[in-house]
Amino acid sequence: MTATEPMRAPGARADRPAAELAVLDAVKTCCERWGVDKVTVDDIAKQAGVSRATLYRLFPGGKDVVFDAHRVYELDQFFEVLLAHIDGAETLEQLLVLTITCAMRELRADEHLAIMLASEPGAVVSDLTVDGLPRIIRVASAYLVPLLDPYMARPQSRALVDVLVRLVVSYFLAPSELVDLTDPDETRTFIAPFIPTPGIPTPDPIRI
Amino acid sequence: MTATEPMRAPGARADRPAAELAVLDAVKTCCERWGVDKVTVDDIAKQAGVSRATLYRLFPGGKDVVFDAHRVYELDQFFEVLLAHIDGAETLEQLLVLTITCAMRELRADEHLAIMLASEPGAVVSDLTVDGLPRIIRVASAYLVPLLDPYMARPQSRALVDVLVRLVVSYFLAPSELVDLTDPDETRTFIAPFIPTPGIPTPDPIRI
DNA sequence: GACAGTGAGACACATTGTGTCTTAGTGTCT
DNA sequence: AGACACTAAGACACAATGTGTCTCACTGTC
Repeated sequence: MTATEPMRAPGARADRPAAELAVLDAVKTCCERWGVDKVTVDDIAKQAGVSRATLYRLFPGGKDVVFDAHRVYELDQFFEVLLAHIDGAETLEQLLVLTITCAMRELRADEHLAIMLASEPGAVVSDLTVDGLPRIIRVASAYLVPLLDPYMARPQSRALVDVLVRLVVSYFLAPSELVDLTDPDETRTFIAPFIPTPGIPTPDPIRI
Repeated sequence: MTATEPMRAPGARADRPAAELAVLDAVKTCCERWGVDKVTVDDIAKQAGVSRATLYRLFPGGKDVVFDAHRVYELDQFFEVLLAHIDGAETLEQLLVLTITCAMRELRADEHLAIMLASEPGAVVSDLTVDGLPRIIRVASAYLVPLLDPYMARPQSRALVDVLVRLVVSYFLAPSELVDLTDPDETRTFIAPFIPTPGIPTPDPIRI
């Protein structure tokens, strides 16, 4: 599957068989109820109201594939909500602040991720760092980079999104007392160094 | 530390090895986190900070024995709280109303039981009806019957406690719109038929 | 009737959980 | 010091559960 259009924009629930959506939603429900480690394929199938055979037909490869698909699905939904919330933005700064604060709030509000993080170290934390982070960055870029087109060239916007996504994930996983990326004002201050100033030639935003 | 009074009714946490208490509490924690069906002996041992070997030494017989012990333990704690709350009762009616409303509220407030009921039919519901109910009645009688001594003879009090316990459990498992045994006034009205009136010879309270 | 999609369940295999052991390591008491 | 009770760790055989792949019978649609 995975329609090989590298840049098929939004629409997580669009044109997808109902059974597939049921399974994907069932994954979330089951994980919330039992925690990731305890969920079985049977649990998911039962919760989705689908036979195990059907589940394996929809997601050939089994558990791993289902969980992977689920993560992608969650990411898509996440960005759908995000895009809806940053509609009125008119400046680069405004766009970034809205994006970051909204993303941060969405993450904090999502019990799913919180529970996943709570269940067992090794399971999800590693998914969000070793395996998951590259995917998050990829998906986030696909969604967000085009939004920056009015403000800068592609190479710059790619680099900017890359840094900011990493920072948001980091501040979500390990909140700091120094910055609260839920707060628009703090966020504005925080991202100032990353915003290219008209006069000055754009500095490299990545600096460690 | 080991004051061995053999037949002391109440006191769930009294004179019991710390490791045993840790295990019993761990059962609750694990069940709340994963649901009864998903909990393993390893989970409990790990949560209790105890090796599996020790757990089997403390509770020979394994999982079933641990869960059984846990239920007794929970019941004991339950009645400890109950007794503390009905201290000032001076009439039979007052005593019964306080007992029932407090028990009902305790049950409703206990997430543990709620989660157990929620997890899978067959696991806990049957424990509360087929296996569990007789035990609950037995324990409840041991605690409550003596409190009725000032008001009636043992055969009567046994019968009264038996009916009322069954009713409380029933109204907890299947709440009715007609009676709310959380409310003192409704409860007073509800139990009126069961309270022996001085003039009239006590009618048999059990009538189906 | 051919057809695609489905649920039920049999199946071999892998993984995990269970209950019993043995071992070696604690600290305590005398 | 040595006897003692207690424990964590883990090996072990076995049971139970979960996984992934099948087949088969059933449904509705064209």
